[in-house]
Amino acid sequence: MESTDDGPPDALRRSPTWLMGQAGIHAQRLLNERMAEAGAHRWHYSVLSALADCGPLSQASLGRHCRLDRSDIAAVVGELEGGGHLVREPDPLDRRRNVVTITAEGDRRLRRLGALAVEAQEDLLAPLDAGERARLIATVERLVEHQAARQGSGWA
Amino acid sequence: MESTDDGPPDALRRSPTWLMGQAGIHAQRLLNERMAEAGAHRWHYSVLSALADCGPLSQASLGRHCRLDRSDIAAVVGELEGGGHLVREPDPLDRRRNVVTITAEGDRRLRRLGALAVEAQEDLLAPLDAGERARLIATVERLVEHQAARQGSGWA
DNA sequence: CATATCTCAGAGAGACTGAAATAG
DNA sequence: CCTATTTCAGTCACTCTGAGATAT
Repeated sequence: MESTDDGPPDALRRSPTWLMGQAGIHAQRLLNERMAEAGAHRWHYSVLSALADCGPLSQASLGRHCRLDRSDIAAVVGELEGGGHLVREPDPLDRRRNVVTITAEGDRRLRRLGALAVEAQEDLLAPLDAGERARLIATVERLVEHQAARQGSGWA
Repeated sequence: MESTDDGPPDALRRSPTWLMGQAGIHAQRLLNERMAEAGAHRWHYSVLSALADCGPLSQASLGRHCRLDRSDIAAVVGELEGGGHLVREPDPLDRRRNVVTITAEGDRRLRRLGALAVEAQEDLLAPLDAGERARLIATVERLVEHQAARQGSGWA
């Protein structure tokens, strides 16, 4: 082992874009690891969350809510449908669309995944006290909203 | 266009892991977009930063500093060598290793990429004032350090 | 013999594109 | 005619693994 030297150089440790990128990688890894304990993926959690919060949605709208590609939404919805966590039926008002609706079993699934997400969040935020967590989340939420608005156009 | 409904559901907007993941995606995208203006990639910026901060390093050590895989380091170092931004020579003290050293041209390159990184960081942090930026960076730095320590073992 | 480094080929996961079918 | 939705096949960029050669 030749490594007592590790650790990122100051230029990176002080670079907000690099730091946020690293933090994002860890966040997604921790979330996926927890979801995997239930045989799921963070995508499934996103889709079920959106359905529970917003009620029945088309797949295209689901993709916009979760910031997932139409193509990947089709796959995730197919898997959740196979597990009985949602139903997918043609929209009588606009027959191009599928109306996707969460089921009672999907609600149970969401509660399970939500509990795992809380564990992931505990791992991620472990070094912070309650006030620091609240400030961090509020700040990052503003960053994400700002970027989402800046993209706005240019999305699938 | 059927979308005035967009925007992430509350369960995701309040999920720290989801938020940090999204912020990380934006951070990496913004950084890569800026680097692309100079025909570079964030990897090149990381490697040159590590060399400038730490002095000559082996490729393995470079990988640990930048959190890049040995395999990708080989490619990036090869590209930077091709551009004359660094030299790669066998280490006389341990002939398994390549000693990688930044050149004067590499220093100029790093200054150029550093300026672009500042622009990316300005885009990312645009909604925040100076105090918020400092608090965010200090907090995220603690998260990243904590995760790096937790991984510690288990790294390439 | 066990471990570390470098290199390359390729696998794997993830995000996205293009085109067709269907419908407004 | 043009745009939106769903679906599928396939591409692309990124990360990581495995194996071999070399050296400690």
